[in-house]
Amino acid sequence: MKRSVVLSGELSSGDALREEALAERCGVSRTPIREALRQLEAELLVRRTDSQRSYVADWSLDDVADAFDLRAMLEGCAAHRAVERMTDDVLSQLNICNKAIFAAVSKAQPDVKTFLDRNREFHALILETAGSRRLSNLLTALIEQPVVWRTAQHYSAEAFESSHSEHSDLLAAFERRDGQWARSIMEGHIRRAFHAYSDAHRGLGRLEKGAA
Amino acid sequence: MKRSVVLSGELSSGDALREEALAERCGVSRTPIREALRQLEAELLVRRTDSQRSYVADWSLDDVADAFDLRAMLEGCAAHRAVERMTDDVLSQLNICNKAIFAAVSKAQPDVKTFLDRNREFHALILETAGSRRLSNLLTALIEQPVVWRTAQHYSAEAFESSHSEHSDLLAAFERRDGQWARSIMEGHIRRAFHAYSDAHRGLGRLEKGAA
DNA sequence: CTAAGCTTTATTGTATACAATTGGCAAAAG
DNA sequence: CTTTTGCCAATTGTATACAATAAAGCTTAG
Repeated sequence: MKRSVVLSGELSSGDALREEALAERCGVSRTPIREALRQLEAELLVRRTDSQRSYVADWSLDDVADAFDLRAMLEGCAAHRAVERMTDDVLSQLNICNKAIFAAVSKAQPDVKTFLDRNREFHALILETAGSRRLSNLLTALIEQPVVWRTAQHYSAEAFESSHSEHSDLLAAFERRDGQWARSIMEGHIRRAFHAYSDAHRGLGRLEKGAA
Repeated sequence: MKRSVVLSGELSSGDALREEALAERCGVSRTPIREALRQLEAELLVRRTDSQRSYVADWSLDDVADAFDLRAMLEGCAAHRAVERMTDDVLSQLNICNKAIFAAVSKAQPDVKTFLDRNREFHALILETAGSRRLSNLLTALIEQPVVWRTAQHYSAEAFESSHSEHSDLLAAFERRDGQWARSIMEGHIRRAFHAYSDAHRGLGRLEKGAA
């Protein structure tokens, strides 16, 4: 996708994003670049000054904490809502997902890519089951942040284990049709992910360019 | 603003939005129209098919309820956060706003426009004080919905009074630095607004074109 | 030497032309 | 009569040229 080209590590925080330069680098014209910039701006990955100039947004740790805060609240809400609409079919799909996650992370060398894909699928299923287009819209903007997904690269074995275990708890909450329980677990789940991130980046001060 | 031209009542739900036709109608070229469409799509006022064709989104009552649900949660969150960052200066600004609101709605013929402007300002102040760019981003997408603001056109005298009274409660919560109280009042405040809307549109089945 | 104002240059906003893709219709085969 | 396939029209995606605007640098007056 063209979106990721711009910000997938090649530029540092604060760099100016000139449409023409980006167009040349990507081998396309300014028109699609402009659309991509607007999208990235909506996701707060790009900051625009009052005079419409674009820069790479610098995400402080506070910003990341902020994003995880909102994600926790919204995904908690999604989990709560999903309980009322949960079907056996979705439940079994979630089960399959979680088993695949377990298989991927209990190897000697964890399969991070599979973990990420399946984890994504797991959360997407819940979000879809929540049945709110608006909620989906708001959340995807928060979830698509590369910074969120790079986090898993630094997960410890215990962190992977915790993630799988929390997913299992979530399944139990869904089976018991306990919306508040589901919400609590999901909020905790996201918050744990934040602290895993926070621990990994402690002391770096600012975000480094990822290897992605 | 160009945004509102497209959807301010002249088109009905389900109508196709062809870029060329809109461009002609607005007297501009397709380029700015495309940008506006993307924005409206992000706000779910425009629906796009898999093949990139745009249509006026049809908002069922469930959709509106959904929007208010999320707004209640997010504005509640904003109120909660605002408590910790509230200053005497902001507090007095909120007070001024609320007095202006009271003055506008206690006339024999309520001044709806002033009410809307000041109400907007009141909520914007709280959102700003909450100090989360992300939260602001998410909420503005929900607040800018025309359907939300048309609601006040149908407010009864009691509804106006309730709104003012709830704002006063909110100020009390801010003065007492009680985050949970602020959240509760704000959530109730938004939910009341939804029911005012719901009552006014009971039985219509679908949204009618506004006079705006 | 500083600062204000003008000129120049760089960057974004808009219009238009063209390419690519999609939907619809018609004709022909089953 | 239904279904499929191919062509044509309609619509969106992209490129490029031009207009508007903001930043930067230079000149000149204080």
